[in-house]
Amino acid sequence: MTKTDSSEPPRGMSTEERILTAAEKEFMQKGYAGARTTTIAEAAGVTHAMLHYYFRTKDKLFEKIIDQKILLLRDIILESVGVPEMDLFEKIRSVIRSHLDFIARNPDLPRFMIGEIFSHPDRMEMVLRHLQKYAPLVVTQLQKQIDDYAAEGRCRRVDAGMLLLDILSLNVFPYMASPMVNPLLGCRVDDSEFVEARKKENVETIMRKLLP
Amino acid sequence: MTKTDSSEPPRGMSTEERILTAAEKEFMQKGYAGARTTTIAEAAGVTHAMLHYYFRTKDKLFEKIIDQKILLLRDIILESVGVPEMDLFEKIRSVIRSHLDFIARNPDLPRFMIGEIFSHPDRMEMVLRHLQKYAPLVVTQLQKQIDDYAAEGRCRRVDAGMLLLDILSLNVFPYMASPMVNPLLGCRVDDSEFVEARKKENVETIMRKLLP
DNA sequence: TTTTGCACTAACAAAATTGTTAAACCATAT
DNA sequence: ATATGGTTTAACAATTTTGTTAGTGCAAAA
Repeated sequence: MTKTDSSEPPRGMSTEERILTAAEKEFMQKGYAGARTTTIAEAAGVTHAMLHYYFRTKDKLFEKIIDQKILLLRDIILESVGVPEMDLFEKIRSVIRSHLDFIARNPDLPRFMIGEIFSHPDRMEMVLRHLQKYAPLVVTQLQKQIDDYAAEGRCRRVDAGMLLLDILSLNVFPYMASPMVNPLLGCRVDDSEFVEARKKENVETIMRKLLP
Repeated sequence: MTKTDSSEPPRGMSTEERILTAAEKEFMQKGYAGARTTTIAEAAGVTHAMLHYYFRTKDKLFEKIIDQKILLLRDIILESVGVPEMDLFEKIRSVIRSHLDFIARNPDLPRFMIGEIFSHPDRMEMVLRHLQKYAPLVVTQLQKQIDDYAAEGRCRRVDAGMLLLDILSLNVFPYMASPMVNPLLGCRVDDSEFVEARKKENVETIMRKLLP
């Protein structure tokens, strides 16, 4: 076998990429304040001087990671807009499913973002700006469609913001709180079975709230 | 007016209490890694040597704060057990309401706990132990009552763990993610109006899920 | 009054963490 | 061959953060 330790620096990548990969892992797990540049360098298999050579400072390296994550956020928000002419119920089903898939693929993104925004709001202002740029679009568009359906008696007239908040909460929270949730449920939230079960559960919950 | 700056050390408290108060605020906001003992001492209006005089190390001081928070967690879990003979629907309504009040009174407790457990699981093991000690009781007891009601056709046979996870998610997430949620809803989640609106909303959501 | 013990201060020390620099290395172009 | 320029290393420096200590002040007990 090829000697592949779990704590081995990744292969087939440039030094810069390896530092970025290691930095992402460290920042995600421990946050900016808890992350150590030396630890990142070790995980990448380089001396910590290399980290400064490529990225100057811890701050600049951190910003590179944040930039990646902002793109993820933008994508998942825009994806949830969907095609405007799609049936409301079908759209909601699809949003819940794809959003939950996204969360399952990025289980520690929400906790990281929220933690950093609280502990260091000024450094995270661009994240908030992106949210404020794209999110209201989704809300107003959904509210309009809900009102249309409600006028025809096909659904209840619920508040779109609250409904989206419900979806977000039901999807995200189990992953943010997984160390506390796993013992509660007696199963691991990062199993693919849980993702599917939770999809069904949340679609059901939201649909029952929406139907007359 | 009495000269009362917002960044003034609290009055009418012993030095030890002032340090504890300042430490709680700092740890809650920035987490263990981001908190600075010097900043805590300044906020308490003492030299940082005093902090070490009373609490020896940053770790020991942190543990004191955690101990307080564990008591809070135990209380809120046990409170949610309620009286066994209470009507299922009434009990759920009451659990949602009192839990949401608790969260509104301790809006940054969940984010703090979860963040610390992720970034430093070993230091937080007592928290997890307390959860594993008290939580299963709540789940099995609720499941039994749900099954009883379902047998009489008074409610659907839903999974108690999932239902509790739903309640937890709907109640907690908006507060954990308040900096991102406030712009989305166009209102502040720490308004007392929001708490009441959210209570109504979540009771409705859960009841619709539970009813046949 | 003297002593004793606790609270406190200021200065210092130690450790951890981030950041810098001079020189070595190495591939490629001239 | 030699020069060039980006990469890497090892050692060092600066800063930040935590922890210590010797000594001062003060109030209550002996």
